[in-house]
Amino acid sequence: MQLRVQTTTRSAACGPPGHEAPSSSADDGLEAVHALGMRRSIERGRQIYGDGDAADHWFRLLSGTACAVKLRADGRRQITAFLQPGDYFGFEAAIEYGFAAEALTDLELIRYPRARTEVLARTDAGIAHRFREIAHRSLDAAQRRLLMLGLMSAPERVASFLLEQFERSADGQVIHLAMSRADIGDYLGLTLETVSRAISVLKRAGLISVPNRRAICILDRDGLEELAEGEAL
Amino acid sequence: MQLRVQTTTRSAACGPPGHEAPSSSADDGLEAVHALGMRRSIERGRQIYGDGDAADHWFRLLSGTACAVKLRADGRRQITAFLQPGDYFGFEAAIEYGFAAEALTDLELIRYPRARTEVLARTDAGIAHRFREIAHRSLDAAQRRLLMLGLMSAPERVASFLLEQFERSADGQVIHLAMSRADIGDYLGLTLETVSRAISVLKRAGLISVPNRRAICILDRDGLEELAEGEAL
DNA sequence: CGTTGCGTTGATGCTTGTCAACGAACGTGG
DNA sequence: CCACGTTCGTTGACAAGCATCAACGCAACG
Repeated sequence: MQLRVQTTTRSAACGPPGHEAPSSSADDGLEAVHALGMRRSIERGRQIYGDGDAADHWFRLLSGTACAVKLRADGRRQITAFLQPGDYFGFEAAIEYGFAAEALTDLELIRYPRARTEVLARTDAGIAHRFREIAHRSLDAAQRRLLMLGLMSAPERVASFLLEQFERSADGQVIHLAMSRADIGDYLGLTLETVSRAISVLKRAGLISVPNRRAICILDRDGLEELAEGEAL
Repeated sequence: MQLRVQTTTRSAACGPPGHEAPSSSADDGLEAVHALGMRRSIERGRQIYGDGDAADHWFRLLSGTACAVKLRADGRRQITAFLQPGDYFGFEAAIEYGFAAEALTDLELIRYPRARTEVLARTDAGIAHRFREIAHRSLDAAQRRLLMLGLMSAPERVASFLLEQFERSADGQVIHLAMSRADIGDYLGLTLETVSRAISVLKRAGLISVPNRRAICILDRDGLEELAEGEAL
């Protein structure tokens, strides 16, 4: 029997950082930075930047969904983050990007020139501070994912993933998935078949329902959380 | 047949951030910060801080080895980072620490009061910038570990771990391990038995030798790298 | 109305976890 | 200094979980 020390709702961020409202001119102390941003539209399936490209810019997603992805020589693929409106990315790269960013849907983003924003950050402590917050949030998210990949079983990972999506993009009780089962698998370190089976298990357990292939309805959120926290199924 | 695009030595950092020389008064732009630090000694096995403690301080390791560790309700354990001299840690926590830090050996560290260093960072853009570098390095390290846990097999992980240790703490060709097999397992998302078996495999393959239980000698570094990059064994 | 892509499900095998025994190193106390 | 117990690492036998291979169903699209 365990005391449940933290029943608090886990912090909403899960893609790299987060900022809830994707407004491009939030009064968040970054006005001088936002002034440097260029709005862009990217269509589904296209790369935003490639692994190894010169990291001249960093980005903020306005609408749509993207992912950060690393491809290995043998074809294995790891998605390190799903990105949603409000998320910053490409931020941690100093010289070259360490992975690619791809559009999972048509999307809009703002592109910031690194050199010029760096100049701002070097002279304006407020901006530097906000940038650091963003980096810390990304780090926090990455560490949560370490725990997921390091010590969760397949159903636990899927439950955890669904809760993550639920926190971030819930529309009532329904999650709309922008990504395929294969993408989810590459995110969770599983195969697409294992993801599919785990979803079926959750469905049979009455925790979720699956109205169609790209939507999932959360029926028992507490049940999902217990599963994700390791209280077994 | 694959072209080897990046034969460049991977960046040395692997624990959170990194700064090669563990001098406490490096002229790195942090003099005003270092002035706030309190030197401490911690003995082997003791906790530096606990999961959920108020994050009043952050730390820099001067000597010895520590680890950042998360314990789950069911007893499963994940080590998110091994910390070596020069590493900063406890940096990303805003209010509470998200995991514990433990001393694997007797060690010395410097403890910085968060509130006071935050004040400095808010007014001094140079310090804020250095802090951001530290956060970015931690993030970069965490993302490399995501790849490890997400898509490497057991022998690949162990090879990757040994190379990591080799980069950071090599003494000639020999690595001295401050941690047990169980700790390595908790770091790699494997059991101690699997770690032990993987080490035996590497030994039989002639890539390493194991003079004693806490030392490992790198015999074929390129072979280890090929294995870690997925060129099979 | 066929084609194509995606998701589901089943059968099977490999990798890793689990349980257990053994052995080597270390520390303690006689 | 040696006998002892304790801890840690290694190895083996077996089980479980997940990956792989393959077939099938369903929906979207031309």
